[in-house]
Amino acid sequence: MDNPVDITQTLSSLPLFQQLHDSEIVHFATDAREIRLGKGQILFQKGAMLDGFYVVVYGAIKLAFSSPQGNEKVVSIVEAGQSFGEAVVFMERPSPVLSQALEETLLLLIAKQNLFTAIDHDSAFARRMLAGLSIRLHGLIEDVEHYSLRSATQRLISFLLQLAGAPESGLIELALPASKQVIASRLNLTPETLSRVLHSLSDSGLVTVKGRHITMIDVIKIRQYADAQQPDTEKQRGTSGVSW
Amino acid sequence: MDNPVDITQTLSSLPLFQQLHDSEIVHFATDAREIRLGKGQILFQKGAMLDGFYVVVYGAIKLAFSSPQGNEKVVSIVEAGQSFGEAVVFMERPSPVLSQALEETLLLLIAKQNLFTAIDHDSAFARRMLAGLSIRLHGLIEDVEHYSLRSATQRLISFLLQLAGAPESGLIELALPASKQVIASRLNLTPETLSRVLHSLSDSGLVTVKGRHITMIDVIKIRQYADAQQPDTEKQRGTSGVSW
DNA sequence: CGGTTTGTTGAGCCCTATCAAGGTAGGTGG
DNA sequence: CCACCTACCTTGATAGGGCTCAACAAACCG
Repeated sequence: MDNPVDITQTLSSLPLFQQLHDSEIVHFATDAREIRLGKGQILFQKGAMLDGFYVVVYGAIKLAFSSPQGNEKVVSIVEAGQSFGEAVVFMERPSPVLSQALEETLLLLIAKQNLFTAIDHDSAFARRMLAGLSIRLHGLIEDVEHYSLRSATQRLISFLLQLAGAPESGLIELALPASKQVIASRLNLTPETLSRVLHSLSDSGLVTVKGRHITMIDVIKIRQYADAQQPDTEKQRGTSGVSW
Repeated sequence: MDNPVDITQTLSSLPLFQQLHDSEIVHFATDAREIRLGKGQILFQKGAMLDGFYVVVYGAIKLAFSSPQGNEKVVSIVEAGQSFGEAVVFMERPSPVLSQALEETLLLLIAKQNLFTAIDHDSAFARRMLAGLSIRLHGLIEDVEHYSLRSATQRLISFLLQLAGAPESGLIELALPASKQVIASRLNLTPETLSRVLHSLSDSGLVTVKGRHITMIDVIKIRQYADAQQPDTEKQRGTSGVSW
């Protein structure tokens, strides 16, 4: 359906595969299975066992908790060139999140078997894998930090800056990678609150909002604004849950 | 100072080293460096590079963010038999958290070099390492889940149940692994709120509190109580930060 | 036993969720 | 091309959970 060249290129752009030899990448590429999902289609449910991990070629996937009452909290939005599911594969336990396509999406499934083989006879690959997971872990920790320290406005600004690649200054335009509902969920906000925050930023002349298109008019001022929020009020909060 | 037998035993009880041969463990054990910390002593600051990871033999270590204003949020309390710092070692980046002893603590430092060597000629070890990190990652994800879904009371109850090893029923006694301030921080609460929640649980006859000693009088009822809180109000929240 | 840290209790407030309508945009069929 | 439908998004009013501030009590330590 697609030409294999695209697959190889996609894979070689993954941080994980960064330093593999072409031949190794080709090996992964030829064994990868393509998976096409329509908007809203579910890839796997919470509780599923995975026999590989996924790479997004184009489109976007959301990972979310689903609670019994049907509520959902989006944990992550995975975009083109990113991967997900590695941790579930290594744990050999059911996935704690469900995975659903936010739009027309093409995925590659890298079989567990290939992964293990690669680890077995390329310890540098194993190390890279370890480094990759570690980086995610730290990303999550940052997440937790943002959570506990920041107000809605600060979370939104962090998110936007991150989307834009953490620019130091200037005028930045960007498009939200998903509907505002989904973004709100990812920021742990209600859609109503997101809407209001966006408006207040807009009223303050810091951003322009046009549907999913957002212009940050002056990154420096926006950073200042975020810093000014909730100056040093917090005292002693932290995180809950399991030790890492 | 200590006898090496203790070290070997401590190491072999680590999930990470579970399936290593004795000879391999001994190898780690003889190379491990002992580190003793007094209460309140700082092991490393946020931003430090680590040249190994740490295993707690006895005592307790807290990992926390430190913000410019001097606020701290406890991310994790690492107790005897647990390890920390692996992810930082693999990332080869500065630690995002500081590490401080909560009490008299003995640590083992497992040198990065040994770790890498083990990975290089034992791919099963590499896999276990990967699985270990994956499990932590999922622990953190659960954390995030608890955060976004749960009220103060629910977070506390989850925490207590987890401390007790997630018993299904019965009467459970336990001791808090740290001061209430630290616990509050870990649960992302103010000390005031923790105190109040503890009291309300006590008033409801669900627990007994005596300093750091807590008795859960009926685990089943406590679970019910937690479930009854905030039945299905939430709609669409999620997490912020980096993709994982 | 005084000093210091840790924990408790009370009053008040703010942020953000909730509930409830309305508005807007994009797609579909007539 | 318009009318409708269904998401998606916005706006307003209200309320509540947990934080803040402040003072006091208790426990720990030297």
